Amino acid sequence: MIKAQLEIQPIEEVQSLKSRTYEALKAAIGAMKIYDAGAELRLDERALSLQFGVSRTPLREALAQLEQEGLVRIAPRRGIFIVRKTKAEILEMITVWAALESMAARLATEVASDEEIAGLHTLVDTFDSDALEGHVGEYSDANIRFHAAIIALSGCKLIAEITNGLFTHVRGIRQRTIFEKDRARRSIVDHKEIIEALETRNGERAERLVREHTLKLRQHVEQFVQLD
Amino acid sequence: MIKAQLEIQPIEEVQSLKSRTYEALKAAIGAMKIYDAGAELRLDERALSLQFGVSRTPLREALAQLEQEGLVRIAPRRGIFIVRKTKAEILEMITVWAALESMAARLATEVASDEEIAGLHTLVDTFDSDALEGHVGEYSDANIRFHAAIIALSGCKLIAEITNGLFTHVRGIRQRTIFEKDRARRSIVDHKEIIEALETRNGERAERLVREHTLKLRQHVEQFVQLD
DNA sequence: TTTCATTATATGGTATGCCAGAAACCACCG
DNA sequence: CGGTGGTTTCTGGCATACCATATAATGAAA
Repeated sequence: MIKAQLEIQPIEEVQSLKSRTYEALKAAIGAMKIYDAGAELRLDERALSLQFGVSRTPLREALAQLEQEGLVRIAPRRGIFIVRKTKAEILEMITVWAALESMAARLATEVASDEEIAGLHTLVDTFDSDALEGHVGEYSDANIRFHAAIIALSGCKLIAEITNGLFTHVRGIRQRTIFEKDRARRSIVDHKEIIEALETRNGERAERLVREHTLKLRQHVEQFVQLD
Repeated sequence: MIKAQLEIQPIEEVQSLKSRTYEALKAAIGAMKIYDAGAELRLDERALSLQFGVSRTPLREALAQLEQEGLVRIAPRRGIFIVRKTKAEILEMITVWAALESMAARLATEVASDEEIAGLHTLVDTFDSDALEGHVGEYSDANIRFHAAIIALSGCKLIAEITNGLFTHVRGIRQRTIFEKDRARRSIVDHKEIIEALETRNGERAERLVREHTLKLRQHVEQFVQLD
């Protein structure tokens, strides 16, 4: 049957200024190197409203949402400040990540199809053996996609949502996380084990491997990353 | 040295109308039986601003935060609606809860003091044996406190925070969750086992027990609670 | 009587102006 | 020269007016 229907696509839903401002602010904060010494952490409502070309009202609503999300702190009549996460808070985020992703792995062994699990190989095998000499940056991206993929395979939207929120916060310090070659190599080994556990539908093992893998990162950050 | 200084106490920090409105709205929504058929799910900005005695601006900022939190949905020029969680979403929340609380139990075995762990007994032993005939309601409260206590013992503020957020959503359907006597009885047995695992610093076991305990609740809700 | 087009109204979206408190600045006094 | 008190300015909080659109109401034509 020939498909001759109109390709209906959702109407160009021009979002409200509030939500667009929210997105723009979030992106801007994410791109900002807020952990550099002397970074400007203060935001000015009126200046922002000029830069974005909107009035203060939608801007303030966007800021209220960002405050709820924990990205900024609004001090009455003092200023609006980008929140710098402490090292302890970062570690807690990684801990929560470990809990959620390990649960996701367990779920994945129950609900994901063989094909879906097999798809994980493409995110790991590319960096097989010792081909990651100068590709640590690329690997870092693939690494993130690997973990996101496991979470997607769990079918649990909420885990994906919370995890995304955490990632927003951690993104800022990723530049400080040195993914040295050796760590990357060991990481790949871990990933392969995880895939194997998923393929054999070994939920217990998959859960444990993912948890331990992420807790390794936690320990690494605790040991080597300096923030405050 | 005689202490003759002024007893300085922090000045009555009157919160902003925005945050007070936020709290009031959140409480009001929580108290509302939103899962009853025919419940009014629509909110009216102007009506609310009259009821609260504030203008629409702080009210809208509070609503923006509630939207971020997922409690309401703002449909442009259509209305503001309290979000009714689907059964699938509730199940996901319980799943996340299981992941987080089991991680909390594991952490608790590492960081909590013996005294803190011993304190859990008071939340369980009260309902020992078969003394919970007509006290299912009380037990339900103690049950919640027990789980909150474990999370507190983990020392992880973020787990507590996320868990609280989930609880806000689930509170609305708790009236529908029939904690029948038998379930309560088995629940108490589980709790005692969990305490024992914590006391013996058996992180693996504590984690598993908490996870399985919460997943039992998940299965119970999946099987017996009707929402849609 | 039914249907459709037009108009009215309701509701959220946005802009703007004023207010109050906090910080910065400055002058005066010791 | 240093500190204290007052004044100015800067900044977020709030109220209000107006706008745009979705929905309801209305009435005319079939």
